[in-house]
Amino acid sequence: MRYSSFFIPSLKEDPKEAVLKSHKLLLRAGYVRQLSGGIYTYLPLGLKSLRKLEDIIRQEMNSEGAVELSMPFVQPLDLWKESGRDEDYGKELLRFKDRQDRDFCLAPTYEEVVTDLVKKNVKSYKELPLTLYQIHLKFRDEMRPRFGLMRAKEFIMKDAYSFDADEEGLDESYKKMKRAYENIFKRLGFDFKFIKAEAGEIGGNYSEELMVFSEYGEDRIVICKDCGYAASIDEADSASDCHGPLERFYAQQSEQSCRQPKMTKLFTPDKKSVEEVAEYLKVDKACFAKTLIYETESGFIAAMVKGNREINERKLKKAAGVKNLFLAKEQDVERITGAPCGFAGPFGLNGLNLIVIDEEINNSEYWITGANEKDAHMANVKPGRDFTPNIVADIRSVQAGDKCARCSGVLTVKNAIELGHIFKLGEKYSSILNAKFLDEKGEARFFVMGCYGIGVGRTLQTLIEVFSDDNGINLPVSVSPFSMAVVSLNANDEKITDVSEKIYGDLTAMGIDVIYDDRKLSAGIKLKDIDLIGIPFKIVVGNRTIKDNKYELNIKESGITETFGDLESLYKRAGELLKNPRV
RNA sequence: CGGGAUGUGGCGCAGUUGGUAGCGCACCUGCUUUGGGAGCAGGGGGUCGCACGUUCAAAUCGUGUCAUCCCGACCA
Repeated sequence: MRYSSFFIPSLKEDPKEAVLKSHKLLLRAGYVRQLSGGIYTYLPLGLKSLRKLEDIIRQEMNSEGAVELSMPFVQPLDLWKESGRDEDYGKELLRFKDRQDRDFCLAPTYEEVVTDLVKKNVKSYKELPLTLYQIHLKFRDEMRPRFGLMRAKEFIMKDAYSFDADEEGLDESYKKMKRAYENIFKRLGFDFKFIKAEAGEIGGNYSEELMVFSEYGEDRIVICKDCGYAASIDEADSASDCHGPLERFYAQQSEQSCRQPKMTKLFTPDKKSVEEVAEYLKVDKACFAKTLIYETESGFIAAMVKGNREINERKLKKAAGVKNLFLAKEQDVERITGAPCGFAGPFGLNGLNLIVIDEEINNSEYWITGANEKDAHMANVKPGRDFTPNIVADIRSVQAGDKCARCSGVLTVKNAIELGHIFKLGEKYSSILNAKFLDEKGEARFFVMGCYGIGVGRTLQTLIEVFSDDNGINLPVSVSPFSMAVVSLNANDEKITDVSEKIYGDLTAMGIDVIYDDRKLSAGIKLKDIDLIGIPFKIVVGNRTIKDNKYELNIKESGITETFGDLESLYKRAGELLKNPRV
């Protein structure tokens, strides 16, 4: 492909709307353009890369026996009413009417359509198992699309759906898909891990998320290197500290009164945050139990964790059995505690429904808390004696350095991006939509289903996030838009042009997908552009080539330039690099 | 949907106490250049997001609205 006849609107400067490195590069390198919030055009370069990524996914899906099809992006709302997800999806489901005034929606996912399809066309257990997949658009009217393709409203997904006669069959189909995912992400060169997603979903569903580790991931993952435990920060637990520092201190005292210390008020003028009070009293933050007042749909609740910890609001929601949760407004806190913000403690609270404490708080006897009084804190506060917790649960966020609850290894916390999600659905959709087949005994049974997604656009952007540097995109050859670039440094020079044309023609004849920069621009611009758009190998033809009769092949990943005395050895090397790319 | 920020030529930005818009890059023409975002000369392009208002006069002040981005809530 000649650069001059292709379409690569590259940008010299960072676009102001992008904040993520990969988002900036997608725009700068001319891979995508935003049309509207969360809605993107794939430009020719981005599309080429996307197609190569899709092909890798296809190969691995096909080799596990999945069959590709394509379902409609526009779907009748009736089907969604039938499954009940019309309401579940709420505003994320974009609805509209056709000219007949019938209701339609843009597909946010395809369980309904695929279940309906199989229901109408698969009648016997002999046709099972069956796994269908597609790679195409989904639309979710996200509240806040962001970070380019990472969270878009319209996005490309690979989604697969397995149909089996029973649970054992489902397990087998699920295993195959998991294996396909492992192969796909290994081929892409990612550092990834499957983690169990939220357990105890309706109907005993089981699902795992495929997480790729990246500094800029939106999700946080807790990992134990020793036993391999991995879970999302909202699910992960850690071994709880059995004793607080104060308790250890008092246990060492000989006086009985010291071992059973009473609540004692401390004067803490203007010291509100745990940091401030800890510094003022010269004690460790771990001696504190902080009390936070939350507002929920069923009234106000108090939650307590150790002073050196953060509350995990998802865990708290689950523990308290509420759906909505947010920190109470200042005036509510003052009304409930009778003190300004920063001095809340767990006793004498007005109009409070519930006190939820972290299990670590319950594990120890003596805490420093707020006194519910301006400029005062309370020491030696004992759960059960000085206040009554209603619920004791794990409501703290795991922190790096915590001990693993399983093997007592040290936990680390890493950022990650969710690129895939595999799910055992069971009979959830087949039963709702009454999708049945006949088993060996001639009895009608519901299909046992699984579903398996990969965010394809998001994967492309993650590849760029991981494989790029300051000079531009550094994609592996398996997904780079072109395999090789030929750059003519002076398109006005006849000799240089002749050599460039010849190399371009020869490589193309070898079946190599080459971009040939034949533009009549200055050398610097062309070299910068080629680096930016992410071509792994480039052959530079300039004066040096003509003068010294030396052909240069540059490998982008390593920065190494190899030189060759004749074209045959250049081509041989090019062929080798593409056959066994290190990248 | 709450909080914050920004909207001025294709891109990135400046524009003072209100006086009718400018810079860099890009673009077009010509010449010279061509191994890491070239030089000289000439040129085109903006009803300053939109609407209403204040004013003799609005990019500038006020109100509203829309769009984009960030934080939060949300996310098979």
